[in-house]
Amino acid sequence: MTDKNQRHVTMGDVADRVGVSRTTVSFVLSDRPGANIPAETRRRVLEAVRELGYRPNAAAKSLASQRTHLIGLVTEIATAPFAGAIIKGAQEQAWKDGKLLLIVSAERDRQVEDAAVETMLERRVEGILYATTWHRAVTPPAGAGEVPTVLVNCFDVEGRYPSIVPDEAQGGYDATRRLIDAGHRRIAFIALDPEIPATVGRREGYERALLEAGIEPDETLVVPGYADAEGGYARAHELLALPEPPTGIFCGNDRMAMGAYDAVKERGLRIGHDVGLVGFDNQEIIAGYLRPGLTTVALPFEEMGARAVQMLTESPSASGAFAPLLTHCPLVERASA
Amino acid sequence: MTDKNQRHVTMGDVADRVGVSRTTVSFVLSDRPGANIPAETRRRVLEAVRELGYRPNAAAKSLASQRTHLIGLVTEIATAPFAGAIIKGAQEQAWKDGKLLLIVSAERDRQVEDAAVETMLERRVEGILYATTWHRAVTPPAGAGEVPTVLVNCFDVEGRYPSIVPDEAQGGYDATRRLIDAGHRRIAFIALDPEIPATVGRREGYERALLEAGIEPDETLVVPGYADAEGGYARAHELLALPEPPTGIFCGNDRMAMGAYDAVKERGLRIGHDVGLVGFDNQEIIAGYLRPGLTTVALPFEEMGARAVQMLTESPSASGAFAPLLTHCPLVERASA
DNA sequence: CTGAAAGCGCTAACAC
DNA sequence: GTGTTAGCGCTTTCAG
Repeated sequence: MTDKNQRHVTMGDVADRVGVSRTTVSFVLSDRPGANIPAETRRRVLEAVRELGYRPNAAAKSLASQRTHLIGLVTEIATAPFAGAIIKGAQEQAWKDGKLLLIVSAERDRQVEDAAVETMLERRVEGILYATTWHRAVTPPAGAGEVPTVLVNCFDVEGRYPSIVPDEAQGGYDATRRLIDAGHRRIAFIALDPEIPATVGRREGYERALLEAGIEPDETLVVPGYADAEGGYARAHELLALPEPPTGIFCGNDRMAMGAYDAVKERGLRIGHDVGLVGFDNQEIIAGYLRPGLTTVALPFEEMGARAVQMLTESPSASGAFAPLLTHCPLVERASA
Repeated sequence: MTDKNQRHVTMGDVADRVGVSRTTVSFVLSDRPGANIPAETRRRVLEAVRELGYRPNAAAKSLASQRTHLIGLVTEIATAPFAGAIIKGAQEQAWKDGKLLLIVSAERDRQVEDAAVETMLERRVEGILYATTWHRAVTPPAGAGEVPTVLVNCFDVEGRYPSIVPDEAQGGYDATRRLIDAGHRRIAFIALDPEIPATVGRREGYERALLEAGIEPDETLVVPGYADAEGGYARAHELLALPEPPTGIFCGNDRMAMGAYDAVKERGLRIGHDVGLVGFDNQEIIAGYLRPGLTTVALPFEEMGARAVQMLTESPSASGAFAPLLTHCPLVERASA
């Protein structure tokens, strides 16, 4: 329809059309404070803009103003049922702030990550978000740090970068607390890999909740499992076969809980009645569709993504090292506990 | 560490350092064909670049060269277990082509979509991808079309834009075929909303497979269900209660299949033996963790994302209207059929 | 083989 | 109030 490959309309064209200078056009378009443009001139400029279909050129603007309003996001999208949520949160916050997100997925490939950051720096991004799919320690790509950088769902062991992560301990506490409130006293914890922050934190919360309720933690009720349905199934069966079996089970994640459901059902027990089950992650597709619905703890991906964008422009840096900012993990109550 | 807020090193700085002109620097950095730069000069330039930590300014480059190597992606990320895959496919292909993806999620909000496209055009993107979470007809945002645009997982009713969608019919055919090959003759289809392209296509494939195998389609075996686990559960129960129940069930999606599992199990039948089950979507988290594993058809999101990026630079446009490009939906065999 | 010079489209002092 | 002017950092013809 319209001129596709014809040269773009420039600010000068608009100025000519109205019979004013480019400065004037620039001023009305950027609503420059302290530029008293008569209403009539302003109107005519805007009109010309519309008629001519003028569209500012961001590159020219960036070059002249030295501002790009671009934020780079480096992440591992592949393995991610979750990454989408981080992107969404970050994107929406950025959009609100009038910024745009430049995204590149570097699947844990240091080469690609470095190249990605390099490219972003050439693009003069005003900040970089480095996000991971699961909570862990990382060493951010070279080049990050030349602009404000925030780590999302991960942290730098040396604390050189601000970072935002889920409050695993609080989540573990709330999950366990839920079981306690439902009347359970023997509560098991089917853990993930004992090394990772998620496990450490969740277990810490689990034990604190127990202690607070006057329940002595029982080592035999804390078992590590392979982080999927099979793992949850196997561990749950073992736990339920114990001489003094638990009546409440806190599963390291929803996938394990999914397996635990099968185990509980196979033993003829009713979930939510005979045995209470709580998961972690709130993977809608599991938690929401399991029958009965799985009570679980949600990972605040969207919120972390959004907050991270805000952090980019906040407090440039505290003096020493950065402690990860903990984000609340809300308990999502359904019917399993 | 390094100069953070100091002015950036420019090409001129590099030129001065080496004692050549900016042109020369530009030529060696862009490997300009037909610019016979002596190896020694070239080496010295590269060295100076490294020493000075020179980083080209993309905005300046874009302004001068009138190329941005930017591709815009407008999508609805929220509702998406899938969107991530499209982004990933598109991102990786773009990266390979030396392009960057500008992403904005517009949750089916026309206002936001239009604004997003507008912003992208200001950014002078060289192409726009408009992707949806589920296969459907759309009317692309205003402004798209001013640059090459490709619709992903959706299509324009009027065929004004090239688009790429899943080959639903082929998927439905393969799914049904799988059941037939497993020896089933009475095969039911629990459909999604009968209006949507997914249902229409999958059903078409289902019937074609039946016919080809000499099986007369039986209307009573085709039932619409609410597209979630509850829906699948309910419909499966009804089907299995029929005087002449099906032994094979093709479920409109994996969530429904998930519900069907429960129904089949409750009737004391064994999945994969007494009754064959096939889903659609290949949602890893369901299909892979259900026990036994669910045989299903995968939606080629990554491939569509990647192909779409390629399409952007291909055949500018055929003459008349565009027919959606069908993408193969691979059957993923597990144990349920 | 390399340099001078003219833009690319816009911003922002500084004048008028 | 509005115009002049000098860049922003790079590409690219055109000379030499």
